[in-house]
Amino acid sequence: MATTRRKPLSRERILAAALELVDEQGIDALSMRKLGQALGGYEAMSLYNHVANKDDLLDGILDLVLAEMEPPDPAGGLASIRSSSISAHEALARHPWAAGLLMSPTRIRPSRLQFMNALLAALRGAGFSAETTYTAYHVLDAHIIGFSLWQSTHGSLPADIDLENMRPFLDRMLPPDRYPHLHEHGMQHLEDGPHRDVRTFEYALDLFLEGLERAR
Amino acid sequence: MATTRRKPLSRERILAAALELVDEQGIDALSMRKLGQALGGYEAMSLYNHVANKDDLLDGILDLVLAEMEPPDPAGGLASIRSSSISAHEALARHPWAAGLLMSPTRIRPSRLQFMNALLAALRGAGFSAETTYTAYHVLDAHIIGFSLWQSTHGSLPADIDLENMRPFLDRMLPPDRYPHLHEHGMQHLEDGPHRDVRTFEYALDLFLEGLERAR
DNA sequence: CGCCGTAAGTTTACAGTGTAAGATGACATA
DNA sequence: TATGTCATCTTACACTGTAAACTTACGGCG
Repeated sequence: MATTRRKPLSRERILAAALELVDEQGIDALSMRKLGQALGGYEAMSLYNHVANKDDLLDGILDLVLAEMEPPDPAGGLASIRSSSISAHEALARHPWAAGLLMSPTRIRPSRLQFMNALLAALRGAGFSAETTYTAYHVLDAHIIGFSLWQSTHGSLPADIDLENMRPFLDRMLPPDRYPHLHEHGMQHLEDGPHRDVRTFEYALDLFLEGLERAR
Repeated sequence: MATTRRKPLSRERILAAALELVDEQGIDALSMRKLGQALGGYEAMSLYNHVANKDDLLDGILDLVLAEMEPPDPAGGLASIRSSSISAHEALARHPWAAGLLMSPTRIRPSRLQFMNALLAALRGAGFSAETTYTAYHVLDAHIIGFSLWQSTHGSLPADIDLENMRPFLDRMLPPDRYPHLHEHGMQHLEDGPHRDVRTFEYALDLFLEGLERAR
């Protein structure tokens, strides 16, 4: 009876619930038992009918994030590379845990390879040599992921800190007498919030792309 | 008797052994019981006489890596920023697991804050505005960590792959018909090994620093 | 000498993890 | 009605970090 009332499990429902759980409570909060409960009181082992193991589960939700990234058009030139990089960064900003997963060596997803391949194709298509393409690819990749990672560590503050008592918190974490420049930097972050991060990401991205254009 | 034969525990000995274990077998292989055994057959709980908990242990070995980084001289200008960035990258390349640890939000080490502060000071000292310094700091940080992370995922291949059968492995992982550009990129990696990564890191770094210099 | 305090190391125990193996039940088809 | 299939649950195991209590060794003091 209870069994008929609740919606049956499926890979898609499981992945969606896992994504929601991880987005809300962080990657460490994801356990098979907890996920089963969140899906309507299922036992952990029931999930294994639709998912090979936890790694497969993680691959699954990572794929969902990767699907949010718009790959570059191989014939779209630097403009397409730019907008695609921004789209990738946005996806990682929406799901801060994903950047970390993306970097675990054992988790090489086909969708990621496809994105990489398209990016390389776009670089060659934009007229860069194999040599420059090689470097540019690494720079872009490092920038997107590195920046997203930085943002993700930054964004997750203790839960009891809101914008009100942010200032004293910052003063305590980064005492101005010990870290004067760092404290100033923290203040800059407070000034106009997340918008600034986006601008910073794009500023650095453009700095790159301009440098590349000169090298072409 | 057995107790008198083996060297007594100490925080330093524990951290050194943990660092060695993690460098050799990866961060996931580090457990209190295994570490105790590696130190000469101690029980896991014995470690707690010298280390607060596992987090403290992780902080400890991360500090050892951070200590390998040469912070920039606040009065050293761009040259010092450059060599310091390279030094940080080298430390992270020696201990590939550290980049991941560095990015966990709860692990903000004083030595890291000091490094950050010195880097910001050097940027201001080199004559950049508060605004440009803000951006440049993030770019450098993202580049160092992002690139190191990329390298760390890259470097750790299945254990049974040596340079001999690298080529067929690459052909299988990145089938040329599905990922033509990516396959070519992989081949470039094979050509002259780790040296190339270093050159790529520094090339991108210089691209940045030149861009910054123009913006000054 | 005996006593005592302190500290290091050990033992035991507990809650939590992923997941293998087997039992149970509902349903569709023969 | 009988059989087979498949989703779900139960139980169990090895492993994790670590709290609490216990044992042991040692150094100083009467």
